[in-house]
Amino acid sequence: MARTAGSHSDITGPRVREAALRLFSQGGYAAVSMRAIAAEVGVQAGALYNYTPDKQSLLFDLMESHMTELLATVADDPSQPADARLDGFVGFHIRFHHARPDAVFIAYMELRNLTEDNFARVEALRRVYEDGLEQILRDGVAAGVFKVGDTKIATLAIIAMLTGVNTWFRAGGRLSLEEVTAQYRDMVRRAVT
Amino acid sequence: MARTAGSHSDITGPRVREAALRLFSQGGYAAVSMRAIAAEVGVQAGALYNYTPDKQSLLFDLMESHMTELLATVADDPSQPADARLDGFVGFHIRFHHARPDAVFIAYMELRNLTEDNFARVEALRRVYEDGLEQILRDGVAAGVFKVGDTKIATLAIIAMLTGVNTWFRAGGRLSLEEVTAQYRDMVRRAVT
DNA sequence: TTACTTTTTGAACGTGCGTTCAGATAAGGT
DNA sequence: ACCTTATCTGAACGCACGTTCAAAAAGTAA
Repeated sequence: MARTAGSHSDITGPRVREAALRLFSQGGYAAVSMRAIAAEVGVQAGALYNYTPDKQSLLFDLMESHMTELLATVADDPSQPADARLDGFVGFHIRFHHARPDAVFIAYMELRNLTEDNFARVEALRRVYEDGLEQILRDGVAAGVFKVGDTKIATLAIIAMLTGVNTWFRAGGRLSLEEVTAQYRDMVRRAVT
Repeated sequence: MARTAGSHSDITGPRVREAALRLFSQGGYAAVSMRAIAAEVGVQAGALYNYTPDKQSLLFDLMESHMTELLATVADDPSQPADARLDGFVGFHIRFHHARPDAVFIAYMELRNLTEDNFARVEALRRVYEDGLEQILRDGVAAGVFKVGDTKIATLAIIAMLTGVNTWFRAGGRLSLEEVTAQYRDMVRRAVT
């Protein structure tokens, strides 16, 4: 079967998601109307309902696929030394988040606009990501390479610090992303060593 | 003159601000109606307009007074050694922000709901706060106590890290605020030393 | 009690919201 | 050329929004 008749679905569908991503990130979920998303796509509001059951699902899908992609992309090799793994994590986090500013912004700002169930699912994915970093810290502590009071606190502190890059870094500024990443690697390493 | 007749203004006024603070922080500026704020105060929506010209001003006033109070409270003694000043900053930031979770949340999440002018004014106040920390770092570098690639980056990294505490710390949990603060002091110190 | 002011009510205004759906349109498949 | 199905339009639904304002109520001063 696959593709049948009269179908722009595989063109419009992604465009709806892209428009929603951009507009939610710019104006906030509550302030963006379905009509505004439709206008961005070049379609009437009713047509959106071929692609999402409702506005809430649109938001949740954007968040969930962001988190899923994050987890699918992060790579960690536990056989490597912990300090190298930590360096890798810092570089990955900054690079991955820098490439998706809208999705990152939404994932942090629109949590409260999720229903209870949807919130729990996104939070669970976030926790998995955090656990990945915490494991690196734990292994480093066990190996005597790191010295950390509480690995959970250190995990949250590092992630907050790294994600903050997105709020101010702009390509073409005073420093390149590589330079910025190098300094963060340095600060993170020293903070836990 | 001062107080004259028929006045609950000095009772209702603060209550409007408190209700707006709590509701904006819980539901987001765009999602909270003037009627919801009025209901929280126990008054009809029209009465709010005795206390604010419009909803936007209500948001801006909350943010501006939060930032103003922040700047009025932060204390730094440049005659002290830089490492002690940095410790002081960390403790102050965590304590001050922990005491005002709603205002902090709004100040970070609702920036995009400010008009252009109001945004610029809040941003200017934030920059003053950042500059305070950066000066400590600069002085420490000049004194040879700190070693930092770029003091502006370190400033933003530290503030992001510290503000992150508000997103997860709850009194009565596994660790006390003092224990958490101690670890952050440690990590911050090591990150710049 | 009367006179005066401040504060609040309650209704109204125009507008835009999320969502639904019958009918029109356009794109294969045969 | 015809049929079938996917897609989209355009109007409608009930509801809630921010804000305004005349009239009512409540408080103080004399």
